[in-house]
Amino acid sequence: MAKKPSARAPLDQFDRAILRILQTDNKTPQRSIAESVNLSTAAVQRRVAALEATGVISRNVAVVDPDAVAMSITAIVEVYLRDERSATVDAAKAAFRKTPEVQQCYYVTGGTSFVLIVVTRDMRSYESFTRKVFEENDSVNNYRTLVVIDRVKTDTQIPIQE
Amino acid sequence: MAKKPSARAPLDQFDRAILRILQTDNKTPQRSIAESVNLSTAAVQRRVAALEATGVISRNVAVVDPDAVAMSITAIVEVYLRDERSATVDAAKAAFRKTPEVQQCYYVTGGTSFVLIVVTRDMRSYESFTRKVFEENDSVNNYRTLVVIDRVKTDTQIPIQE
DNA sequence: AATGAAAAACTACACTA
DNA sequence: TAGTGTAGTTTTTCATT
Repeated sequence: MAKKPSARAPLDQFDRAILRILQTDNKTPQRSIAESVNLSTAAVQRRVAALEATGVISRNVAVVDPDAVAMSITAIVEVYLRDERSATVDAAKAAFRKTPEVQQCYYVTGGTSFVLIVVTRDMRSYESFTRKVFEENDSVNNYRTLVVIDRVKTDTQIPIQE
Repeated sequence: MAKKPSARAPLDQFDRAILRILQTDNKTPQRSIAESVNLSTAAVQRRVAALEATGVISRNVAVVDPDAVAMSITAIVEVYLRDERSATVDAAKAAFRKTPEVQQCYYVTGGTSFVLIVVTRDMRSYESFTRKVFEENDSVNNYRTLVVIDRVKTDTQIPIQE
């Protein structure tokens, strides 16, 4: 839907207020957003469209409960690459990006190369995932798994200031 | 708003197909969902309502690009508690849950107690965050910060099988 | 599964800071 | 000129049969 790198329209108070609402529930009718922020529905409509067009809102999604679809293992994995040459790193990024079990992937400082959040059906499929993605991958030197006991907070919400 | 009365209606192929679509774009009209999965719009409508009512779809949200709202630091933090007594752990969970900079929080196995994903405006505000949340908190024994260089993948998408 | 009513999203245009 | 509000049009959602 929305994919536009940068059209820097600086966000004002109205935009921020709208974002705060949509981040919580993007099905909120424009009419009630308009009430909350004291604008007309048309103004809200235009602002939302602009926020989507410029990529401030990157996607509109339904959040699915992993348990409900029988994906009961969530793991956080620190991955250490064999080296940090850009070709090696880029190849790893591309691989992680297209692996469906990898829900999130961050490239980080501090010795660890990557932190992944991995979701699988059960422990057996987690094991076969590690074999496929780490052990059969030469550029992965080592990895450390932290199994999630409790998903305490998973809101992908950004604190929007002022 | 989504509840979670855990009414286990086992998901069939249609439900899964619908979820895959809504996880990508929850603004997709029911009419085009109906086309994709070969159901009537009414059937799609009923199924979506049921998925929301039973908490399989927990929320409907807009995803905001952190850079666009000038939140440029993302950090992954491993937190080690002083002890693992349930009172200590529960207090920490509650604290992290209500701290806005803590975007995600996982309670994990393997020595580390928690893994947090923290979003702040800049390094200075990250430092003041650590002071406030970790250093002035007796039950936090130690913590290790991994600063995110590249948010390679942040889809909060669950792989839905079959 | 199809129809129709209600609601929401979107568009056009005149107005204002 | 950029942005708003009013009002009218289209699309989507939802209830009824």
